[in-house]
Amino acid sequence: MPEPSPDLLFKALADPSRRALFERLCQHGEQTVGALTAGAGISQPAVSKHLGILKRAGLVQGRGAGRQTHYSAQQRALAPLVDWTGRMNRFWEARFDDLENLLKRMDQ
Amino acid sequence: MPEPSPDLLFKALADPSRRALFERLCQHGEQTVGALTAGAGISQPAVSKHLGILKRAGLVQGRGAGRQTHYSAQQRALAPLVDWTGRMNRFWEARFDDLENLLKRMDQ
DNA sequence: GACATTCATAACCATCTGGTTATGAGATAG
DNA sequence: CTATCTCATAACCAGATGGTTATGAATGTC
Repeated sequence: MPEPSPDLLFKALADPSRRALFERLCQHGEQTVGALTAGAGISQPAVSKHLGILKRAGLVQGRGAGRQTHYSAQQRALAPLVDWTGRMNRFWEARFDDLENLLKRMDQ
Repeated sequence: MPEPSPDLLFKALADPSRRALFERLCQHGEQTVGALTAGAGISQPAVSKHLGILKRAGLVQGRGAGRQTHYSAQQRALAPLVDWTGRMNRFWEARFDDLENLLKRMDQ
């Protein structure tokens, strides 16, 4: 399974219902579709569709057990997001350093 | 200026064109709308609309100067995103600790 | 075997979204 | 003053998105 594109990640997390599902799985661990539907405020098919999207983004994993499917969070999948924010900050710091150097040079 | 909701943040970053604009501003600092449009592959009005959305999410700031507007990144706005990922990971670690504790207790 | 439960998929629909072109307001140049 | 340049906004459109109900496949229960 190749690392899913960051675009899928951002898109998956852009929807509040999906974030709520993911948060819940992060907090309370493995849950069946039924359990997730109970607290979601949307229909079971909607939940299934959201779980499908989270899965394609690598954020979630499904384990079939009898007639129910247990889903769990895969927080490793958040790594690209952390990398990205880190990269943005490093860009900024780099520019800040440049400014600092410039000022130092101007000081002389 | 109240901290914009995390939902606006996620939504703003969900679009590749907007991420590209933000990344560019992070890397190369302040840019005019014209300069941004040049490398964006979309029309100027599209760029303006995206900048508007980034602005409402707090990710970007516009400085009017004559007939052009200079935009710059506000990477502080990424803080809620970092917080969120951190929170998800802490949830996970907490559950991991619980499991560890359980195993320890079972050992006795 | 007959029935019930759990989930995924299909079909559908209203709304949102990301793009376009057209236009206009404000600033600068001649 | 007129013409030009830069950007924002309006109006519009095709396609994506998030929800719904209906259905069916697989599993478990009696």
